[in-house]
Amino acid sequence: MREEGVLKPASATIRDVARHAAVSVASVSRALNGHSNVHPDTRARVLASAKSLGYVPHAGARSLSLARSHAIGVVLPDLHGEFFSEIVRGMDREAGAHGYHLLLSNMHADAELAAQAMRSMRGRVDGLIVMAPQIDATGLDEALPAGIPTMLINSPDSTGRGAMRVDNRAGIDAIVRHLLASGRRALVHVAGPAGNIDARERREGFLAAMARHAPGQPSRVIEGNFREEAGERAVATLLDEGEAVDGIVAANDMMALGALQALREAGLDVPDAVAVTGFDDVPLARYMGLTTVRVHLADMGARAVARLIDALEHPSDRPGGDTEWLTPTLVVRTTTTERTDP
Amino acid sequence: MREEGVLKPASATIRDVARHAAVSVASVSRALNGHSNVHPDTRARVLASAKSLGYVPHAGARSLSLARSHAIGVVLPDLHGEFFSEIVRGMDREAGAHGYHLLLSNMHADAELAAQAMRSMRGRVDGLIVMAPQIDATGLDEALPAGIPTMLINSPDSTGRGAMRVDNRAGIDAIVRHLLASGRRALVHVAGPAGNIDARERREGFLAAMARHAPGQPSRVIEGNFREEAGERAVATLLDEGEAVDGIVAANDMMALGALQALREAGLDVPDAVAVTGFDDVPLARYMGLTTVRVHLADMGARAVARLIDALEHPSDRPGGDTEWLTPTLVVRTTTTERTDP
DNA sequence: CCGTCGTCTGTAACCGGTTACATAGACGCG
DNA sequence: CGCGTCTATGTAACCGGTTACAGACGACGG
Repeated sequence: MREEGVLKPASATIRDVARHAAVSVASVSRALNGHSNVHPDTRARVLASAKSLGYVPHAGARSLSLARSHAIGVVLPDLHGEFFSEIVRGMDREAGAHGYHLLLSNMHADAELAAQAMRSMRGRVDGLIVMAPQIDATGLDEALPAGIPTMLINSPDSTGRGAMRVDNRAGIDAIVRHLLASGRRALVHVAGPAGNIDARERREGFLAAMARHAPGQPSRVIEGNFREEAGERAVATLLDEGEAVDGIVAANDMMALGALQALREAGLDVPDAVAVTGFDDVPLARYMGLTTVRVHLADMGARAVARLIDALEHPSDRPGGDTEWLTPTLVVRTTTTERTDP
Repeated sequence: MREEGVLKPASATIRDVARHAAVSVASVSRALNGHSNVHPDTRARVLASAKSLGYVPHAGARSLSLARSHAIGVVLPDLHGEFFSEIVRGMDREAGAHGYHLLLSNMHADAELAAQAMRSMRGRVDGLIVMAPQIDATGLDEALPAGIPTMLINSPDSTGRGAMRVDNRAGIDAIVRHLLASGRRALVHVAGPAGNIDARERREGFLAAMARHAPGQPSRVIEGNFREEAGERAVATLLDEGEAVDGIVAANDMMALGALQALREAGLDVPDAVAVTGFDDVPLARYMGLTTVRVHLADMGARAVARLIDALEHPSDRPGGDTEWLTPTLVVRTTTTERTDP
């Protein structure tokens, strides 16, 4: 039983406005949406009524009848700090500029949960941006809902979808060349988690770069998981084994920072004794003087949104199913070269 | 392995399922939503049809008829890096755990745009989380849509809304006491932007703490804007004037880091010559050894979501219009005390 | 054998917008 | 004066779900 002491501030509907302005709902709709075939007097009356009733259109109803929600679903893995914020911020900026909203849904490595998350977005988003580096190609294909425009970021290829990819091999190649050029020879790669596509490409890129630019040199890989502690553990392992190392190529910045800290705590000078490099160029890297390659995460997110919106608003164009590669740029800082005063 | 016979691009609706299973839409709806009054045979037939058609319920339509969207609108100012990601992550975690989505909308300092953003969420979210530290109380009251449950974060009070607030005065008080206890006397506060409620409270907190704990000491305030450069500029100003200073109390971490860098470039030792403190404890602060107060941003976001969802699902309870204060905790690092090996 | 009850199902009216189509006037013209 | 055109408006059918209500049917008790 509804016992409302005061009058309930239930939002006005378009029919309330129509009644108040003594016109039909069609005229209200036309007036509010700026259609041309509305008499100026009618439009004025409608606008006045809408304002006086505090009418705000019901976006849900609107998108149901238009089959257009002006929202973009974003499905990301459980990302850490800066990585997450940079990407989302780039997306948000671009989406906002085009009048779109972002509907977020995190997903935990599991492909089944990812599929679940994507399904639950049917009917509330116009398109999807999916980042699933840890899911294999067939798993991804099964999880992706059909019939909704989708952009993939750093995920396995899926036929017919647009994609944004970081050129991991080129990035690692630049790192390796830089280290070799500065005289380092005994390089070790601290890899990312198995099953992650970026981690895999960086590992392969490392081995390929070594084979190409320093044939004959041994190239070692230590397993990691993209987390800071993995970098520390990798250094501990190397020290335990007493192996000669003068360069550590981490698969991402956080592991590089872990390694950096462990090296310094062990009394080894960076970069004199050992050089350290990362990957991604999170903001933290600049503060810590970490040499790395810059990915421009925000731009990648923004670009993904821009392409998706373009595909949404010009469906006539080709399906946009191509992959755009972003080439990361080398950023040399003090973990590989002496500080030179600016 | 499934054969792709006829490729049906348009998604199936509940009526398609009903036709396929030779039942009414009502039965399909009941079967899929687990109502009890459905014959087991019917339910099985419906589920089979739904699966074979690849049916996924249309969330938009569903929320229209249920007047429930299971989405929470999030309106944030244009936040920087870690601050943004920490809060959003906390919210996302909590929302996901309760089966809610987050609908993001950035807003640029302008109150009018904020109002716009909130209005555009009518009908697609069940509740709103708003963080508007830069809008004054009356502006906020006008912008907030009526009739939708709202939680405020670090915003001016608005009657009848729940709120989460950081106890800025307590945080600054702890900082000031810590500095005074370590023998510093000539403290300077680098303030945040005018109009920002957190900035204002921290400034007032600084003056109050100085008056209380070090009466007679001069207490100076330099204007800033929460950005790194403002910290650098503040130091430049102090050096120009040749004023004696042994402690800089920045209104947030980024300005503290800017000041830290400027001091070191000027050849002044931190903490020996000058101590530096921040506010927020962004992850970066730990790496830079910055003494600060920790706000637990993620927890604040999560708590805001939890309270909002609670209010949504138990509307019978009291309107939840009270303010929850989070007391930040002092984190002492090397910018105020000598490094002692851990 | 009939009335009652409980279980299962279908019809149709919502939710709050948009818009195709029909229609009513106003106007111009032969 | 009759007819075609054009403009402004209203009616009602959507969009894709949920659910109140009513009806069909079988079981059960009297």
